[in-house]
Amino acid sequence: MDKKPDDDNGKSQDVEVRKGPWTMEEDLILINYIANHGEGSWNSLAKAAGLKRTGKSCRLRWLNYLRPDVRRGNITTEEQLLIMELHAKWGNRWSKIAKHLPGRTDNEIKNFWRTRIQKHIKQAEAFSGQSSEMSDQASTSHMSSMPEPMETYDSPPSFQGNNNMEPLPVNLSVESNEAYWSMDDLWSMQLLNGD
DNA sequence: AATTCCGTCAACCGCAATAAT
DNA sequence: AATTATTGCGGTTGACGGAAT
Repeated sequence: MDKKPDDDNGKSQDVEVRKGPWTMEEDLILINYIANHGEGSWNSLAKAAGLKRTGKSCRLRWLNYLRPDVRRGNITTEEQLLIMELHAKWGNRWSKIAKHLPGRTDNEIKNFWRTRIQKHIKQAEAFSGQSSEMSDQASTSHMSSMPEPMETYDSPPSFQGNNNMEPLPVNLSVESNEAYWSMDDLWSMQLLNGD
């Protein structure tokens, strides 16, 4: 435990490790290498491919971006609903949640949650008065399977300024019938049964 | 028109879990 | 069985672009 695996900054030989955004060249190298040799064994892969990156970085780049089945683009309303449901169920188990959204990565879902959803939850909290101690919850709060009703939000967040969400209303095939939900409906429905 | 503010996303970091030796 | 290496996860940061001032 006193040896950090990918910490060869400076010490081991002279393998300068690149960090930061990936270039197109690097992407191509990685794609090409994996096409020929498959993925896995990331540390040796990085070396063998001639990339001056850590295995970790390669893995992340591949999984989150280069993999052919990664699906980019807007998260659909259906996906959004699913994310909210699953997050309510499991909390910040991003990779677990991602397994239920084909083509979406944990990173993407996490980002989506933090930038789009959590914000609204906070708004809703603030909105419903309660100046209690809500610091940064909604994340690491519930882990155990305790029936923890993460607070009862009683008013849906006002949702006006929300650009770059899908045009609404949207035709959703949620449970069964009940096909049409507005965004407000979705939010409040989710916020209300916060477990 | 220039500058600041804000939201989004890709990528990094540290830690934990798991696998290999 | 113990130690070390690798992989996976979740939180956080920093760059960038567009909106607001």
